[in-house]
Amino acid sequence: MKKITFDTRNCSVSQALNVIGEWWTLLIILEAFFGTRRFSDFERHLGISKNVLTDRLQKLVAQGILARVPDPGGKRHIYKLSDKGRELFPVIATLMQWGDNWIMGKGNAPVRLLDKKTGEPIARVTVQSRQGHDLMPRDILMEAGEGHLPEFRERFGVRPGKSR
Amino acid sequence: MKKITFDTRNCSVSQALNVIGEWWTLLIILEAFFGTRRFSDFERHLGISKNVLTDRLQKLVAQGILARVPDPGGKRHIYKLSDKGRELFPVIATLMQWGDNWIMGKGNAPVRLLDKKTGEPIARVTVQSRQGHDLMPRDILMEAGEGHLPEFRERFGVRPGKSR
DNA sequence: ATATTTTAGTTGCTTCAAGCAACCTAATTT
DNA sequence: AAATTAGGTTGCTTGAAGCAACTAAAATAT
Repeated sequence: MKKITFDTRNCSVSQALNVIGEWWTLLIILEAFFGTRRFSDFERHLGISKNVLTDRLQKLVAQGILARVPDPGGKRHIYKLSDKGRELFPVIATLMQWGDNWIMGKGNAPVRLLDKKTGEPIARVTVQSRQGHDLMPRDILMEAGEGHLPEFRERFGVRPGKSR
Repeated sequence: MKKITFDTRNCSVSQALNVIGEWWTLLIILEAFFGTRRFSDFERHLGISKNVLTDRLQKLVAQGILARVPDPGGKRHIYKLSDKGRELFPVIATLMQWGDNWIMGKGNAPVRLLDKKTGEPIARVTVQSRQGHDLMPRDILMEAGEGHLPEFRERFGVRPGKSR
């Protein structure tokens, strides 16, 4: 009866969610992007209980998303994003933009992301073709990839020809 | 002692996660992108228990992410993505790419997303400036937006000048 | 140098949510 | 008309989240 984990599913989204999909986890990562690095700051900014925060930080460190490193100039430790963690930025940005548009509503964004160089808001993050055209879900074909299991192949198929 | 929800936090990511951040919810949305529309198909493909599936589908319908509509040519209902739901595609795509790269590893993607028109894989989804340049987290400035609360302003500040 | 406060947790208790099985009614198929 | 499937609901059990109290070490104040 243990909570079902997604790590046995043959799907990258499941695997990703298995690691960052628990309650609080993505908010902790967001806080890390905001610059938070110390246990007590995560706690205060998020209003999360200590035991849950401890659990999530440990898991994130175990996954290599955060690194627990000695605080330079002190005997404590801080948590900082690794490359693996930093590459979650597009996930955070798309979530933020979706929340801005569909929940907060126009003109109510609490945080805006600006291009440091120009001071302008960043562009809307979109899924694009190699040629740089925006693609909607209907413009996209899902196909079983190299690492698929038979079950997936049945559902999606693989085109015989050049798929690369 | 009820599980803390994120809907009172002045943050779009929190608001988004409050709606789609529960265990199973994003996988249900992913399944919907795969084309699943019926209760029993969600159940079978995901291996989720009926009561949890019922709960999540109801919440997604209540939020306007899925619509429960009569099955054309039958007396049953199907669940289909609304515009609000379809606009979660960039979130799913970034999660999938992150999972491909950091968990499954190169060459092990179970599903690939192809441009229907050309048959080529889609581009890596990146955060870009208005001019179309890729931006890393360090290239981005976070600022309190129009809908910020005082607490946020303290943390991020608002530049006095032209921020639009 | 000592005392006080803060930090970064741990432990134990309680309640809510997830997993499971059994059941049920309406629709669909045989 | 009978059997099966779809789409749930209900009740029980276990696991995870919330809360408060406690603790050792580090940082700060005296």
